[in-house]
Amino acid sequence: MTDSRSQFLTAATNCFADRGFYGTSIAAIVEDLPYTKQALLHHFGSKEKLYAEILKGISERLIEQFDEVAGENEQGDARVIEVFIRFYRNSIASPRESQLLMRELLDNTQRADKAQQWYLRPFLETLTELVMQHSSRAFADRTLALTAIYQVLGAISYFAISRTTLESMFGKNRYRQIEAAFEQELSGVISDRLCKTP
Amino acid sequence: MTDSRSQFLTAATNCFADRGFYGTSIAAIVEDLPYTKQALLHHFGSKEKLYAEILKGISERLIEQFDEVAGENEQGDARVIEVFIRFYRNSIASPRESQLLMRELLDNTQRADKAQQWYLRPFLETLTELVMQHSSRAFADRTLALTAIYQVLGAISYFAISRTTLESMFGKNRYRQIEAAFEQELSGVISDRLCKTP
DNA sequence: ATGATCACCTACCATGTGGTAAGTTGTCAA
DNA sequence: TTGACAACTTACCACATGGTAGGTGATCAT
Repeated sequence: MTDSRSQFLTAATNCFADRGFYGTSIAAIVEDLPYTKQALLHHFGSKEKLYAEILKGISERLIEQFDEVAGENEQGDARVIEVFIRFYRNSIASPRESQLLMRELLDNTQRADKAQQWYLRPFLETLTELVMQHSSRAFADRTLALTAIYQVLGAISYFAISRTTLESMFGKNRYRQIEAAFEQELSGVISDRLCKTP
Repeated sequence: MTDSRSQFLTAATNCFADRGFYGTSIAAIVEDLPYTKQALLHHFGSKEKLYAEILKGISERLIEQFDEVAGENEQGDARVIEVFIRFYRNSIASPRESQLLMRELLDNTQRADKAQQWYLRPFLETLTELVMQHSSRAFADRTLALTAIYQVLGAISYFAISRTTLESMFGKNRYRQIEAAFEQELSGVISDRLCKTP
């Protein structure tokens, strides 16, 4: 029933992540599916709307995950660390989504004038709230909290989209080491930036 | 003489940064130039080769900048900090190039099997060398140094491509504050990650 | 003067693009 | 039994795509 729909979504996510919105044709999306491109158009109306639906899904899952941690009612720095480490693990586990989000950030740049909202805005604001409330680092204001958060977000996202490149540079084994070391190092950044007053 | 050539390069850099390789047509590149697309093809042979030339240029300028710092023969942590802060300022000053590099990292993902080299590889290896030699943090091996470097590179690059989005989210004034605070915060990350043994 | 090369042009083309129009088939409530 | 709707299909289409072919005029060494 919704089976074909989710097939379209999965295939489209992969394509958009690999080649971006403009680089992906609807013909390419359905290439390995047992449907024609008109079937896709039937479900989603247009390529644009399909793309929007995918982004909305990712954005919702991010917030969801955030709420999960909130439910575990850890407090203080531990909660902050938990949220960011989860985001990291999720980013690594779903590289396609990370790629897509990064591409969206890039594409959003030029659509910004069209009063287009950024999909990650709610997530970013939720994070700021979290850090302001729970971190033991006394942030003077939200601006400062945001910059600290942005360092961590950047480190995570950049690494998440680099996997294939790093693997082909260093080989799978060495990449595994890098990935292991990275989480350690990331924990350092998180606790330095978000749990300590410098 | 080489005037038209550089016009093509500038226009193409902007287009590729804005919409990516696949999203940019050679017709779009020449749209505001007093030449036809065949003139472009005449100079660069193909869209692919034009793109390659742009990337090569950026890559060379990066290394160049690195050598500049080397010439000032600062030593130790000061030199490490100088290199990364310069990379940051350069990334902020040339957002188009930052966008292009990020897109290339994303696109490179799927060409990786084609034995395609990553444009940033030399830069990354130069950085690793620098940190291993000059940082006061005693890195056990290059893998560890690389992960630390990658945190910083990620923070910088992500922020550099976020400008328009952040500006439209928070307004120009608030963005200025964020940018000012960011460099401060970045210095913290650099010195924590690359100049201290945790 | 000539021939080569450069920088650029117009004309053209096969293929791919997102999307419309108009069916067909199956399901299922009234 | 009918009629509405969902889930597709084939047949199209206007336009954009990267690139080729084959020129023109200017420059310039021989």
